[in-house]
Amino acid sequence: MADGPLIVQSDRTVLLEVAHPEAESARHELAIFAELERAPEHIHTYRITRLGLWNARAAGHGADDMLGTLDRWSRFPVPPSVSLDIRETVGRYGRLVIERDDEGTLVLRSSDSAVLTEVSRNKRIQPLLIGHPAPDTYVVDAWARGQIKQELLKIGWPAEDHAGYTPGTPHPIDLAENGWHLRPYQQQAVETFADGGSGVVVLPCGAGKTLVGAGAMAETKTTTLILVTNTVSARQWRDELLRRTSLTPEEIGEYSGQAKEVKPVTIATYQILTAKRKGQYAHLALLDALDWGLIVYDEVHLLPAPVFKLTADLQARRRLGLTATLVREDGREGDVFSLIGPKRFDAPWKEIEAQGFISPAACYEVRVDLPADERLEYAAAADEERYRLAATAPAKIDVVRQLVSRHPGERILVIGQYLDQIDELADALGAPKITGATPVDEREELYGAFREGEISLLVVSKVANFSVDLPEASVAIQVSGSFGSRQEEAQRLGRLLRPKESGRTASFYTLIARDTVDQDFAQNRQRFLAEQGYSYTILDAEEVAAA
DNA sequence: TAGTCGGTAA
DNA sequence: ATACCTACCGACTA
Repeated sequence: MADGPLIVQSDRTVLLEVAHPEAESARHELAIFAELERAPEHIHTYRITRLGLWNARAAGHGADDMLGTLDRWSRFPVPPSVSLDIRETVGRYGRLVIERDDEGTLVLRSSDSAVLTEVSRNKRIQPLLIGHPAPDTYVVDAWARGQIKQELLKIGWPAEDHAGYTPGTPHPIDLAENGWHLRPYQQQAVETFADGGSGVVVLPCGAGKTLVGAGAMAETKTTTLILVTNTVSARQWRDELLRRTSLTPEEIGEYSGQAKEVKPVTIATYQILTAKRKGQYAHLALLDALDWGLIVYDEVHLLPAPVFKLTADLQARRRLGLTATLVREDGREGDVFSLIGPKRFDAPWKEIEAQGFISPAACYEVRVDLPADERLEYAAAADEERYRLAATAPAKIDVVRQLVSRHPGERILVIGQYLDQIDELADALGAPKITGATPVDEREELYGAFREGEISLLVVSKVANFSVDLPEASVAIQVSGSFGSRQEEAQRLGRLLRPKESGRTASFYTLIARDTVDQDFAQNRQRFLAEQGYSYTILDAEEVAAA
């Protein structure tokens, strides 16, 4: 396309012109294999990474599809080095296969003897290979199935795993038949997962990931271990499974700090797996307590590092990872790919929104000027003080008040990161607050009142990142956020995306002190949402005051 | 045996 | 680079 929205550069970055009429179509196709790196106003930068290409390949997209996307939307000819690179990288996936020979022994095979020789000589892989019975075959140590996949990925030769799964103990599980059905995209996610046997399903917050889990369980019909981030989430899983499947309370157990039940379907926290006593993992037995046929990893982007290690030993069990984003701030995306599996399904937020399953949202970045004295204090402050100063600027309080008055009759959350700031905000707005220090029963009471509409304004700390579901909220005002976590931003927006009865658009404001580090961090946080097709409208605090 | 509290890890 | 929240465990009380 002579005047297309994309510019493909030889350093594997792709520039997208946001205002171009075809930008959204191009973004949609590009996002299949490229990761958004920067998203300022006019030009968004994507990067073509190996992992992105392999995930796309595993999901069934070929090099021709991806090159077709670039050719179709690119303003200038795609640099030949990039085309070649994409072709080569995509071609690397699946050249090596892990499977079982006729006797059921775990083997690494390839028809490409050069590649096989190369990897077999690698000093981290060699110890995992314990035999070489045929020119195209190496025997892999039975315990090393996960480890060898990790090492192979690291040296750029990801193996496709066809070694199969242990069936697990059969257990009857069906979806409840009470006039309820999986949505089309959930059904599709379940089917592609079932075909692949293990891997990750990426769906936005509020799109019903739990039901994809339930669907996968109904498909495999075996004893299932579900790993979740916290106990509230464990209860939510339990309630949802009771409501949506044939499972009864007697069949579902909770294994956490509070309860140690092992039942055909067991829901455990990640933390209990990583808990140590006398230097030893104290609850490893859980992993073999039953012959699990399926392991579900909820919020797989939050999987703690030690659980990767344990998961390396669980490669014979079917694994389903659920997440709203594959992005990990610790950069262990490769381990998710190797040990849980490649991405099997993902649907952009905007698409699910278009189908009416999550509500539309408008995002605003409100830039607040610091008054002269604070500006001076900021300039003089040491680096480690600066973020806090900028993020907690008192000037933000007035802006919050104005924003609140723009949304009469709506349920509004004010979200902050510093307890002092939260105290000030609650005072200034005359609104109740919830922080980690708020006793659990008081929290329940306030959340309940918010849901019922007795309270329409609530000031919350990071507690709101976890464990609460406030579908009635249609406005969120973020006054300070942590140091650039993309997940956090996504999660906060997700709080607002549950469909409203009114069908109205949700509003997400993030307040930024102009010309400070606050602005830099915010940009990092917004990246993920921009990738999903949300754009931030930049407002000036004065415009807000005027409106 | 259940409930609460403080320390610790991540 | 932070500050904050959560979960787990062991000790204590009754």
